[in-house]
Amino acid sequence: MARAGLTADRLTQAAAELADEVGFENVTVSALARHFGVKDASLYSHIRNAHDLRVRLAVLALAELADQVAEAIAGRSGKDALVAFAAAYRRYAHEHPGRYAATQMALDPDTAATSAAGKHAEMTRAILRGYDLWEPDQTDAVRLLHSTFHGYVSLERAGAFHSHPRGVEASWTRALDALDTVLRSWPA
Amino acid sequence: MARAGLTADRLTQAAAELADEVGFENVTVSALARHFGVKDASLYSHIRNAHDLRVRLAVLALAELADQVAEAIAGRSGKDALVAFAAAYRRYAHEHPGRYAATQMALDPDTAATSAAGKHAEMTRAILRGYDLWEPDQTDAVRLLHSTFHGYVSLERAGAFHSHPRGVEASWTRALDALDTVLRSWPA
DNA sequence: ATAATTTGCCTAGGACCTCTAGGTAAGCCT
DNA sequence: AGGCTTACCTAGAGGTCCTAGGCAAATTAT
Repeated sequence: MARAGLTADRLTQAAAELADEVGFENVTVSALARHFGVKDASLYSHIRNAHDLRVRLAVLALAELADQVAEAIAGRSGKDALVAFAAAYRRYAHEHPGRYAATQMALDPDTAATSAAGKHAEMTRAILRGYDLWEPDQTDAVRLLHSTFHGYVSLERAGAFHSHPRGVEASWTRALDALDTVLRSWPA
Repeated sequence: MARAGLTADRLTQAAAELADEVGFENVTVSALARHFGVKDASLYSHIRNAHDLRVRLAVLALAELADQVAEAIAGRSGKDALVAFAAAYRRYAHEHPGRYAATQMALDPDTAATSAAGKHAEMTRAILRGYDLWEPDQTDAVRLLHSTFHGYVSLERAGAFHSHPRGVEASWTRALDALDTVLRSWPA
């Protein structure tokens, strides 16, 4: 019998594709083993357990998201950067729903620090260079931006905005205008 | 043998308590059966399946959340209402993490309409009476508020803010100040 | 008060997922 | 070619979800 050539990285990559197809909560060890045509038990030499697999997936997704966002805001500042950041963030969530769901996993502090979760916050901070904000206002603003972006795409995906005809896209644009206003005139 | 006296409502109520203890994703038919000292199969005359159980739990949580928020903003308006709304929303999420997680379930449009999900949006709209906003700005603002509140408590629970020493409470207060500013000077 | 009906909970069992222990064989190194 | 590492296997235990069919307790009718 030829071997499938599994590694932790290949498993994680396949898990990411699987997540986008069938949803993050349906990423199982069995499904992944099926995809590679091997038995479930064979995966346990590469990953510790199902939770470990999901954590690896989360770390992968966080890194991808951080990369896309970094590319989007490169060379921009102020509202330009804000809009580009938001667009990249939301686009990633839409194109990779399973991966995006993975980024919301509760990671233990160690993993979070090692992974790109920190890079993500740093990225958000880069946006603020175009605005006149300093600590601790900067941290407050980062948290507000992150919350709003995550909250919006999360509710959007949950279908919370379907009850009203007003375009989701239009509201999003207005939200960004509002955030820009807030950042320019941050209350002292 | 004496009967346990199960009903769909009692199961849902117990599921809610279970969710707050062990997390929404660990609310299983088996665990619930164990709690009542009956066999798994016995629950299926009251609920259709595991998904149905979780939907009922979500509807319960949405109703409770709407009630608490409604009580909080009663007799207030403007920033007073905004702050009270936010506090009630966040407090519910903290005191009932499992139930709150349930409110984020993707409900099919029918269920969402029947449940208190609509009431929730209506509630948010009530806040805006103190500000000078009309359609479609009102809908945009409702979505922004909802996103920010949900995003903040969601990230807070995921531990996204632990990496930085700045107090989570302080940032929250500043976020509310910022939202108040935005609502008072909504960009035309 | 007893008979008829409903229904709450049961046993039995299949399908799927998670994970461990221990075995075989494929591929690399000398 | 022989030896070592390791990728993948079989076997099996335990958990969750759910269906089918049965008995007995509670409710209603007589």
